[in-house]
Amino acid sequence: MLEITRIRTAKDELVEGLKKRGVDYSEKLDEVIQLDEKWRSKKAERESIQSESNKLSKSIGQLFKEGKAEEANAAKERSAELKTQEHALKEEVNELETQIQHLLYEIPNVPQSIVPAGVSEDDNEVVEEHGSKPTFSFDPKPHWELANELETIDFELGVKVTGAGFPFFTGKGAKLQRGLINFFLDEADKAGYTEYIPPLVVNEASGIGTGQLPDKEGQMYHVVEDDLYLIPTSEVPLTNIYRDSIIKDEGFSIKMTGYTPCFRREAGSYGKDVRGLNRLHQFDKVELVRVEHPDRSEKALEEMVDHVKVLLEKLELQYRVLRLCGGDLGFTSAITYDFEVYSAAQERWLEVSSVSLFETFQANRLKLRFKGEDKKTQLCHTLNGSALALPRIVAALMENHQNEDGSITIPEALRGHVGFDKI
RNA sequence: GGAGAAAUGGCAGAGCGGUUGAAUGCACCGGUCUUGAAAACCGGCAUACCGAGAGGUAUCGGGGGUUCGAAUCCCUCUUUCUCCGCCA
Repeated sequence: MLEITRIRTAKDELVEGLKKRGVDYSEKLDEVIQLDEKWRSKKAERESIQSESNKLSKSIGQLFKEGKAEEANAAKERSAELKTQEHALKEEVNELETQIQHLLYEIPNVPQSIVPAGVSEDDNEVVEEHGSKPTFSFDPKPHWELANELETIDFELGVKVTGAGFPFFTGKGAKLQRGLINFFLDEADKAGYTEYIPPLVVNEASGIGTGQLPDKEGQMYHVVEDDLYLIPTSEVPLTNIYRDSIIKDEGFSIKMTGYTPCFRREAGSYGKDVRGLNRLHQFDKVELVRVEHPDRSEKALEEMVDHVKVLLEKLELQYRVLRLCGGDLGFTSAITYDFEVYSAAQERWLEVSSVSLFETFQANRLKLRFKGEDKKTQLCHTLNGSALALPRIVAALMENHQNEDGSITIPEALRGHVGFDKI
């Protein structure tokens, strides 16, 4: 959610920035400004009536004490009048607040200046490509075939027990999952992130805090009976730890990590995009979440990008880094770097990580602030990034490290964690 | 799931219809004293919003109500604790 003071003071700049998303928000922002003006004047009006009413009440108390019942009763009548007025104004003010709130929920974050304009993924900017695509002396098989032959992942069993998009991992396939999770968590630990095991379901307030709600509830599984949501990423519970809080220390830097399964409804997906492990309703992910001082958030973003690069290099995977264009940028993000690994058999790039800086956009909704030297409270910056999402990593590992005899070689760095060097 | 009790500032804890945004203690910050520290004493110390400012308004778990006036009374929701039941 954009800060209203920012909209008031720098509207043109925001409109310009938002154009990179391919949408003109000037009318919406104007509407916000107009409603906000009205809101402030109504609020002032209401408060002056409240003020008068408060004073009157005090004097009534005084009059009764002094035994001046008649005067007191006259004041009571006046007080009742004020009350009627105050009630009407209260409703107007509340109505305006709701309207403003709804409008603000519809306005996405403003892309940073280096974010390219664009409307689709074709406009994303490749900022780095690492390694060369693997070559084979034989026809590499897609991971779903390998998984079937090696009995590491059972998609059909998942369909039977739950439905499409909920595979079983078995034997060495399951151990590989466990090893990867440990590997990622250990790397995060070494980089100074505190590990959390958060709840896998969250309440509505948390969904709003990180921007999944309102309007994007289609992405999440909703437990209607208890009004709770299955998390689509551990970003939600981790970031919401700091909802409604004020950090006292000026030099803070909060670094959290957590492994969780993630649940996504992903309505409307089809075809090769959802084949095998490419897109699941339930998948495992290790996430990094940071809360930073605005002056240090850029550096934090760089650190996170570097962290992900190292992971992919240790896994001996070819990857590229994309700076997402305005149109492809998430609603809450100011800048996002996507990491894609090359899948040798599918001959396509698969997204395995997304590292984003939200600036104050989430913090504003979360009411996540810090108190600086000057005693002023101001909004923190939040960041997060996957490090990493498992399924596509597994797909790439299987496809890119497959051997002619149908086996798969486990990268050196992972062997200690999975306990074997081949599948 | 059943029965009770409770929710007040960073913490502890008063207040139970009228100058109470809230006593008191601890913690914290500033000062006096001291060679320095401790102690003692003095002062300060919640959050949000509106306002150029003076100042105003709101907030005693959340929401609603009664009343001229609510931290105090009523309703409701949430949470916590105790007891009983069930259970990994």
